[in-house]
Parts: sequence; structure tokens; C-alpha cells
Amino acid sequence: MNLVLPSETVFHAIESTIKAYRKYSQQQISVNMAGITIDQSLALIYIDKHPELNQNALAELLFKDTASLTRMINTMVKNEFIERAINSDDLRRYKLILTKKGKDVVNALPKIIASNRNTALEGISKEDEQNVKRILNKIKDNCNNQTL
Amino acid sequence: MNLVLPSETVFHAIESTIKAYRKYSQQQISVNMAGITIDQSLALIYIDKHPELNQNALAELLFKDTASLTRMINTMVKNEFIERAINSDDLRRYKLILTKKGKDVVNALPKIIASNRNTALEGISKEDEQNVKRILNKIKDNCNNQTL
DNA sequence: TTGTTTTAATTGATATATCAATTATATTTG
DNA sequence: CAAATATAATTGATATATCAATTAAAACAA
Repeated sequence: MNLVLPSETVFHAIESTIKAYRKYSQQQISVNMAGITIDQSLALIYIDKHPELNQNALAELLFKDTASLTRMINTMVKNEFIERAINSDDLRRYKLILTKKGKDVVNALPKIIASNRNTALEGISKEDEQNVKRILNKIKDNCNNQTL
Repeated sequence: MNLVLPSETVFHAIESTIKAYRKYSQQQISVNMAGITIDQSLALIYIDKHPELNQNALAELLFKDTASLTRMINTMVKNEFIERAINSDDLRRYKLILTKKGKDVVNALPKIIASNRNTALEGISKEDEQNVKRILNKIKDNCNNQTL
């Protein structure tokens, strides 16, 4: 069977694009704030806007499983971006609370992230953007519908 | 500053799509062949088709850095998919050689991969696919041109 | 109310990601 | 040629990914 090499496929294009965006974004974040990753940054944003989210929901937003998220949160607690607090409504959960340091990061992020997005999407029309979203969502649904 | 939540962006769509495709693909590979990952599978394909590639080139194709690739190759050698052999033309490199087991995997893969691609791209026109590639490459270039 | 099932999070083991530093070999330059 | 530089790969430290197993609490059922 004659297979088109993986590097020639749309899947390779998808992966290389997100890797390039993440690399660029991480770089921009690093020059402005030391000691924090993109994913930690995004976690802070979600926690700030939606403090009611539990770790499962947060994990899904960040494309991580709960095991990874637990360890990521450990790191963020250790680095003093957030704190775990008792949730007396449900003792299985924690409340995740931004520290002063965490809030400072959240306040500084929007400008950087908006700039990253603008740079990445320069010369791309809203229509193109919507088309990409639509087609990618179709691919995603095709895969998810097959996945057990 | 009022930031659109990351989960609403095209970047999130890109990431969720590739994750869904990888998850589905890994599942399909696992039911057919135990003990090998997608990335290891892709590595075998590249090694088979382009045995002259060094680890740097291979790492780039697989979106890994050379450190990760070294460890991945260690694992693949340990699991007997490949062997390292001396490259007398350049002693800094190795030749990566498929074992019998590795060749069996490479022979079994195309059918599985072709099926995965078909499933993922079902209902998507060639034109849509080309448009996605074009737009994603533009985004990628925008990022790479900014990255130091 | 007790036993069962579900849910939320953690932990263990192993692999991979990332960055910096290091080793070994090749290549280039004075 | 010898010294300096570049290249290919590895290693160390730490974080994250993944899967399976486990713990603790909550929700449900008999």
C-alpha cells in the first residue's frame, strides 16, 4: 500500500501550526514574565474568569488529563501563582485561588496574548478564520464520533 | 483589556482537532498493535522511507527536539523496533535500522493510517483541505517569522 | 441507614517535553 | 597541521503526558 508521507498531510500542517504558535507565544510570555508556561498562563486566565470550574473541566479546557493537571497545579502552587482552599460544599474538590503574584500575571497577559493572536493571524481574513474553524471542527467531530 | 477566552479562538480549535485525531489514531493503532505509540509508528515510517535522515531531521519531522528523540529512540531500541548501527562515514551519527518487528509494524501501518485519514476527512472536500493547509501555513509562517 | 455506585482528585510507573550543559567527532580557519 | 568553531547526539534536571490503580467523599438505592 502506497501511503502519502505523514509530513505531506493536513494533519502535519495542523500540528506544525499549533507548535509554531505555541513556541512564539511561549517566547513572548517568557520575555515579559519569567517562570511561567503558556498552559499555566491559560490556567490562570480560566481560574480567574471561571473560579467555579473543577479540575476536570479545567483539564478539558487545557487539553490535559486530570493527572497532568494535578501535577501542574502542584507546580503552580509551589511557584505561588495559586493556592488550594477547602471547598466546604464538596470536600472532594478544592477552590483554586489566585495569589497576588497570580493576579499580576493575569493582568499582564491580555496585552501579550492579544498581540500574539494579531501577529499570528496577520493577513488572514475573518472569513478564512471561520472556514478553518468550521473545517477543523468537522475533522474533530469525525474523530470524536469514532473514538470509544 | 477584554480578552476573548482562549477556548473561543481558532488556536483552541486547531489544538482540539489535532488532539482528537491523535487520540483516535492511537486507539486504532493500539487495537491492531500493542506497545507502540503514534509517534513511534511515524518514526518507523520515516526511517523506513528515508534511512539517510539523521536524528535532527527526524526530530523535526516528528515535532520533537533532539533530546526527546534520543530518548524515544532508546525506548524503541529497548522494545526492539529498531537498532542503532555505526555510521562509518560520520561517527557522530548512527544508522537506524528496522528490526524484523519494526518492519512488520511498518507493513501493517499504511492500511490503518489510510483508514484513519479517511475517517477524519470524511465529508471534507479537497478544496476545503487545501484551504485549511494554505491558511494554516500562513499562520505558521507568521509565527515562525517572529520567532527568534 | 447501610451498601453500592459515581465522582473528584491524587499517586505510581514510564515516556516524552524542554532547556541548558556536555561529549565526541567533523569541519573550518589561520 | 593546530586551534577554533560547528555539528550530532547524549545527559541532567524538572515538568508534563498517559494509563492504571487508589483514595476520599458524595450521591443513589435497597
